[in-house]
Amino acid sequence: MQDIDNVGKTGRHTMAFEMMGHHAFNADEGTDYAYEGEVYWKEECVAYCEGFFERFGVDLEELVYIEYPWCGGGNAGPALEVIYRGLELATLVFMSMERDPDGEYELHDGNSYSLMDRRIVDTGYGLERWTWMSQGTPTVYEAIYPEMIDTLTESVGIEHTEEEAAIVHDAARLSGTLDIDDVDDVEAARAEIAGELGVDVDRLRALVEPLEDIYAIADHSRTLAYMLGDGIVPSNVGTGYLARMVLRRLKRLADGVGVDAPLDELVDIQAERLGYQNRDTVREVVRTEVEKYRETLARGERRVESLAEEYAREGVPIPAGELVELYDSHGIQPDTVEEIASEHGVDVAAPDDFYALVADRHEGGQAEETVDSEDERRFTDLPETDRLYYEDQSRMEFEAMVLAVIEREDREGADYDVVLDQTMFYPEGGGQPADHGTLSTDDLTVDVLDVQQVGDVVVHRTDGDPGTGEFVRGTIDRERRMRHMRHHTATHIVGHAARQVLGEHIRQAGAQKGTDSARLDVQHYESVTEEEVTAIERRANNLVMADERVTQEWLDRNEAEKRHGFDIYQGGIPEGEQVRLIQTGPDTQACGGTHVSYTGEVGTIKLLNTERVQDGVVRLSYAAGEAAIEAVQRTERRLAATADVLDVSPAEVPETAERFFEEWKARGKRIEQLKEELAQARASGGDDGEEVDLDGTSAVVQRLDGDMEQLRATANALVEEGKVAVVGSAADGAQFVVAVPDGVAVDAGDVVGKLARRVGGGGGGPPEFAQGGGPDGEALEEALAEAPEILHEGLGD
RNA sequence: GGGCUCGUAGAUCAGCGGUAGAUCAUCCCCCUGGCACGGGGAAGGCCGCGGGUUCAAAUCCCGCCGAGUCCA
Repeated sequence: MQDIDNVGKTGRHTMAFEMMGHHAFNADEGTDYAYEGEVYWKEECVAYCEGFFERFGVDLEELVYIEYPWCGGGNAGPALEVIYRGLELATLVFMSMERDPDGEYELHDGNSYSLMDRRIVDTGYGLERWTWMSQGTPTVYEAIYPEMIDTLTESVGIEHTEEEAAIVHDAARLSGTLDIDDVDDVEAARAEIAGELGVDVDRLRALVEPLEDIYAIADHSRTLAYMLGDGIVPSNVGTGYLARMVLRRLKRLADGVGVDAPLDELVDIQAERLGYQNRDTVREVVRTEVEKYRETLARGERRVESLAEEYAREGVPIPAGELVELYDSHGIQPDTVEEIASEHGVDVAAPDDFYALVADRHEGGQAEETVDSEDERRFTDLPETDRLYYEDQSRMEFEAMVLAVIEREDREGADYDVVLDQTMFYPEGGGQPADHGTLSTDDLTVDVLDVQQVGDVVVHRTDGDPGTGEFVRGTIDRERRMRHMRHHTATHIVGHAARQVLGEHIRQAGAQKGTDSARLDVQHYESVTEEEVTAIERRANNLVMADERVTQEWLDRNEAEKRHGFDIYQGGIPEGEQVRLIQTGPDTQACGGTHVSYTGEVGTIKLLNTERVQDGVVRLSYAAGEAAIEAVQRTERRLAATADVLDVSPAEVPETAERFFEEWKARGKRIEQLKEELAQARASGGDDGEEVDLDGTSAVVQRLDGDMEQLRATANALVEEGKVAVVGSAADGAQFVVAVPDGVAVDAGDVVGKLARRVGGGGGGPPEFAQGGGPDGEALEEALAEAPEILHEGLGD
């Protein structure tokens, strides 16, 4: 991905590539590996490699080998880069060492390694480059998707004379050997090529640049086809984010050179070429994303425009800080800002280290992870616990021997870790909570409060010590376990139903099965509609009613993948050579959880809620079996309670609620009006208000016990009459409003402040209108009595 | 997984502790033979939801919900 800027320019960089390779496993004699002896090693490998090249008609004299020490993934060894005419065509890695803290060889990655008794040859070839080399086209792009390039050049309307075509061809050939790291290098390289061809640099640029963009467009399209075809959903996190970035870059490039075909068509050309079956979904995803991008841009444009106008008024350039903010929070590229700003005649202070400034905003906040390996060590000496819950998932009782009991002081309630030789208790894992239950000897019974898996050992956390060496009878809390099993099987069913309704791209992004409900996060590119929820619920329950068998089967990993594909790993990729496959009717998944035997046992599935947990991920919450019944009953009770309050039947609740809400709003408005009228009546009637003369202006000090709104209205009405208003209320503590007409030299904020202090509060506001108050309602009269004096003081200043 | 931004009238947004606003759209009136424009007016707001701070919260703080964006 770091070469993304090179795509299209050098003629050889592609964003996605297909890696070919072959391996040989050599094992020293006397080891007990399946393979023993040497298959082939360095010399033979190079010989095979050259034979391979020869078949392509390569002049072996032009092959260059560069040997270097390689390390990665915990292994190391010598490696050869095979280069033909400046192009790296293959890498041959010879792994002979493994990471070992006590190893005698220290390599350049800072780790120590020691020799292994296996030696592995691992070769790799980029398919695209071989295709290119064998085709002899000017660039790799014309070799791997020629019709796409043709479509694009035609769409953009590029036509070359023979002479021009020759220049482009030669330039492409030369640039293929370049490794360009930044923009300066591109220009330097271009000058070099122009010199070599005897062509003016500007002319070369004019000829080549549109083509470079076309190559990039074709390649970005292909990358997107790979990503979306493989089921990646654009999002603001993870690989989904990469997909979004590629798409937006593609959109900018396509608009830049004026490709008239819509993006989903470009991606579809590549998706078809790559043989994807889910092309309709891919197109839909692209269209949705393009629309989102368009909205983001429109939003950004408005934002930049108002910003540009603001800085235009001040006559200063837009500062770098604003640029960083625009990019980081709103996704607006600096060049977009410059473009819009220049239309408003504003400069932009674009810093050279722009992306460094962005990075600065992201530093820190790195969450550190504390690994508690102490637990692990405590149990490593114990033998693997035999897991009975896989043998018969419906059995809830078993007998076992206590192998070890470790007292814990750091946990409240669960004071002992008990390890048995075998157990029926399911430890927390795969999104399924731990079983609860009891362990009993003849003398005592202890509660199992939690069960965890530590390495190969199942640890039961209990509130008592059953005694090491004792035989115990274990009893699982049946109700709890059954709920988990129903929810677990329901999860497979809902996932399958969601796939049928929403599309083949649906992948599990996480799941949690609880006692009262369960949830499944799936990757999806838009919110799930109500209709889709209904459809998923119906399909899920159809599968429940079909009462299909739920079977488990242990299969060799390779065999399982061959038979069912990689989609079995919805819940993550398990360890070990054997995988446990759970077949739920038409759905097959690798899963370590406990399940019911027939889908009918799930009882019923009720979808409770859907939410967008993040962009590109939708969370489905649901309940199964008795939990589903309980959930429905809860909802019904709420509806019944609501209907009861409204005094109507449940069926009438929606329209009644709407009517009430409308009426409530209308009444609020009417009250507002009446208050206004009341205030005016009071002000003009002058009831119980004390009128004070203030150097020719009259001021009214009045008490009326109402809310703030009434005070304001009354004060405003008095000001209309040209009077200074001081209005007080003791309805809720003590509150004041002071309003002053234009041209009267009284500071309302000041007056309110002084009044409010007398009731133990504060207040303030602009000079012509202020409000305030305090908790001491008793002191209101006293404060109002002092108002005339305060007003005079104010005038005196 | 982490950071940042935004939720205010039907739409786009301003206000960022002290009386909820602008523009467009809507409706009415005026201008004109009619339309575009122009002029005048009206209607339209749980200021996303819930807590907290404060005399006072659209505004500050916390939580939730929703939208967006950048980085790994």
